[in-house]
Amino acid sequence: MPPRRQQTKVLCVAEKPSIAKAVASHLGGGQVNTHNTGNRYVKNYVFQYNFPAWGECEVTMTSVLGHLVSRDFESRYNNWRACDPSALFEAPIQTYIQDDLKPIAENIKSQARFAKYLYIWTDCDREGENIGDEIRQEALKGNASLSQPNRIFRARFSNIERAHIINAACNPVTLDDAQANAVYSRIELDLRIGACFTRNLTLSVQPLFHQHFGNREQGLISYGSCQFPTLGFVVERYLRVRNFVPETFWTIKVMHEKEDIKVNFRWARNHLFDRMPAVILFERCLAARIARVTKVQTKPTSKWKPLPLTTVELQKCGSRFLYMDSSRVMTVAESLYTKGWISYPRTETDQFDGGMDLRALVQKQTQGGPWAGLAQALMNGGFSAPRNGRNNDKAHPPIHPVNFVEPTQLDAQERSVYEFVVRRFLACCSEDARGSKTDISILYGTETFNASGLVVLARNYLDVYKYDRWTSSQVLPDFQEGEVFEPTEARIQDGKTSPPGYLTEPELIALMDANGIGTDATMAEHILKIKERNYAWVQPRGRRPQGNDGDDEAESGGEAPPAANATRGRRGRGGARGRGGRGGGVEGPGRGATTGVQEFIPTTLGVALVEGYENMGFEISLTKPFLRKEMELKMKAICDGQRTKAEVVHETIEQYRDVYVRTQQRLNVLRDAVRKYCLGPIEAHNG
DNA sequence: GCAAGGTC
Repeated sequence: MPPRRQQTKVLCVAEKPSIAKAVASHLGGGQVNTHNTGNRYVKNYVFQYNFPAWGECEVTMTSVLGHLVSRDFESRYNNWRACDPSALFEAPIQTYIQDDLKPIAENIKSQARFAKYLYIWTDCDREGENIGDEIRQEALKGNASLSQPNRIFRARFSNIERAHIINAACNPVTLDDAQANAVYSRIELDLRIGACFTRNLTLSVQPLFHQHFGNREQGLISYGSCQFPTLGFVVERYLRVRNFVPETFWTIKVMHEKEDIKVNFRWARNHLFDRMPAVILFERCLAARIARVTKVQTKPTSKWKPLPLTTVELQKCGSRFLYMDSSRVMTVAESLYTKGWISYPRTETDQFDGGMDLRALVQKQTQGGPWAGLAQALMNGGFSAPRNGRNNDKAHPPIHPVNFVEPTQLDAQERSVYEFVVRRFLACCSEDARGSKTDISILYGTETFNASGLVVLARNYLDVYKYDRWTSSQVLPDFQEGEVFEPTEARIQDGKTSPPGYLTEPELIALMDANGIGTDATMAEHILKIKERNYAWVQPRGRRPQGNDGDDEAESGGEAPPAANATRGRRGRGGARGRGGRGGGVEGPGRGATTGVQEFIPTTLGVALVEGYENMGFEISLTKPFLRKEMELKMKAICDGQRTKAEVVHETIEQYRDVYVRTQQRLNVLRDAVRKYCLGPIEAHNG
């Protein structure tokens, strides 16, 4: 081979090693040299690639491990008592690179030295844009000439399919500074506000515990823009359960037996809370004696297959079906991901990209596992394109299996998460379940009553997705429109409304998701945090009211709940035991006094914090999700170029400074709440 | 001893 001219060098940097490896293997075409770096996870991949804009280049593909740069206050602010916490609103912030990440920064600097182009391959979301900016700054330290125009680009990609990656490689775009700045403002605000309120809360509330309990420990009492609203959801539901007052209602039950089948009709009014009108309507029914069939309608119905799997959905399903809490599910999913069995587990996307070869992924699942035959059936013509959800983060595809692994090679938890991911994916590629639904309405006196029946005709996706239930109900006897009959039984019945259950983890995740609290990657951490901080604890949800059946004593014995008398002195009836009926999930295998679902109970401290802040009467509550939502809107405004980072940071800090000042003025409200809930009656401490 | 966001 003739000696080459000095080749153009391109440095590519991804957000994580898995992307660097995947991109290198697609672009390098089997001719990739791998080199170690100073970090055990990060490798450099060297190969040739012919970029349309730059010609044949020598490419070094490497990565960071998420954010490279850390931020904290200067060390003179480390001592909590050396300054007022509010000084943190304006204290200088220093940036630095953590020791374990220094080799990664060094690698970028040295690799940038001889590069003509820097090509950034971070995830295509706001954080990715920001991480891209961190990478750019590091590369510039190693090679200032990269600051010339048209030297730094980023790739736009949302999955690591070969064709998609090659397309991205050939169509570089520029980094979006606005998005990067939105994240810089979030980082600064979270740090200043979180640190300031945490110190203030700890320094002003912790001493109460120490005075009261002597040396008994009460750790850090923290505030964060995500953890506090998370706690707020838990407390809100708890108080709703505790303050629940059952109401008596009346309903009319109608039953008719025909062809040896007993059909129960539901009252169209469902129930009334006043007895008199219910009785009057019931008497009209009796007076009429005869009921007339007003509608008989049989029509096809279907149960839709599930949407492609997002992180939030994985966490919810983990709680419901797999007996794992959200942080456990994520840990297991990450291990399956790093082993190469499933795709990246942190995604908001519930749409598969048109370019993905889904059939090839289904084919891999025909190799084994209890679902092999069902996967084969999809290959034999059963395949149906997945539904599209509404979310696309443009950074990652939905969670799906990327390779087949014998379930026996996995530990128990990995096996159940892997099985779930596979079954969910195969369900997405199956047909909806089909059935036939019959609705019957009757007019009895002045009242309408309804009955319906379902016949499942084709289970389709349900065969592989064992987590969903859809079963034929009792077959209805033949009724004709216009037919009249005298109901076999009609009676008026009273009942009581029942309280909602305590918040379950799937419900909590859904609330956080709907309110923009945390990201797919961090929701589980916030939930863990409110447990670690002793703001809330969990117990398995009982399926039946307590004391029933008594075959599962062990379930309630494990945990020592903190002082349970949090509602001392509150009005409302006792008896509000957690039983909600909602969010039920699948029956446990074979037995079951409890579902796998955990429910969240705030501790006395958790209730006190929420109530204390609520009682201060600010129009914007720190425990409600609005502030976080507002921050989200401001970040959007920065991304859209409508506002600057400096404006947003300044305005938000002033807003919180105001809250802080008023918190200080009304500190006794907070302390009183803590005394009331955590330290016994308020009278005991009146000095 | 603080937050939330990346990632391993």
